[in-house]
Amino acid sequence: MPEISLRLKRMGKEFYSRPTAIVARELLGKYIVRYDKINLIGRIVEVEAYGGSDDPASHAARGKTRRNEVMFNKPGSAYVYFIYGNHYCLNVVAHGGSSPGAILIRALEPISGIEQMKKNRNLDDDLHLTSGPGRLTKAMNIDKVFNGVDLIRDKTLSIQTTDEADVKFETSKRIGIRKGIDREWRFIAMDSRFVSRR
DNA sequence: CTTACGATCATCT
DNA sequence: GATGATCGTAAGC
Repeated sequence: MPEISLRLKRMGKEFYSRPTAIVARELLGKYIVRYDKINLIGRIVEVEAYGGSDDPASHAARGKTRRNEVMFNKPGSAYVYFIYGNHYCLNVVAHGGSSPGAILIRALEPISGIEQMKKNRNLDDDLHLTSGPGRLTKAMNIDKVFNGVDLIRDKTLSIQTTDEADVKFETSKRIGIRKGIDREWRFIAMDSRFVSRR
């Protein structure tokens, strides 16, 4: 099986310590690296930004609770929550100041460890392997244990870059929410076949 | 191709 | 007690 070799290096705290929407757009084209016996790697092709008290769609809209507290903590932390009785969603905490913020990772292009990801999903289909927030966490074996993990230092979960040029992107309204539906805070890599639908 | 719905539970009201 | 940053399946067109 061919595996692409990449020169990867981790994003540091400066990357995450900026306004949430800026970090969201720059996450496109970066790589999620999940070490679980072997490296499972996916290239980020779709994200959504969620803000603080000014963003009614955000879990943080009504202040800090036990569930959303990591959104208020260090930029560069993972925020993982369980939804619809079935799925985990992976977010990256990123904000410039005291206001909370997080970025939902909605879709990846599978890059490495694809056979293991297929086993994790019990699915033999590259296109739909990691094309959705619940799908990619299952493919990468990410669950609530990762809530609060420091992506800048953790051995088993990180975000890395190859210093390639910025990815061309388009924006749209966010998916699957009922409030705050006006703002265009979904960022999609142009021409990617691996984005989620709707 | 599209739409509809049930699963299933942590969190919040 | 209701809801939800979803998904897979089934049924309809």
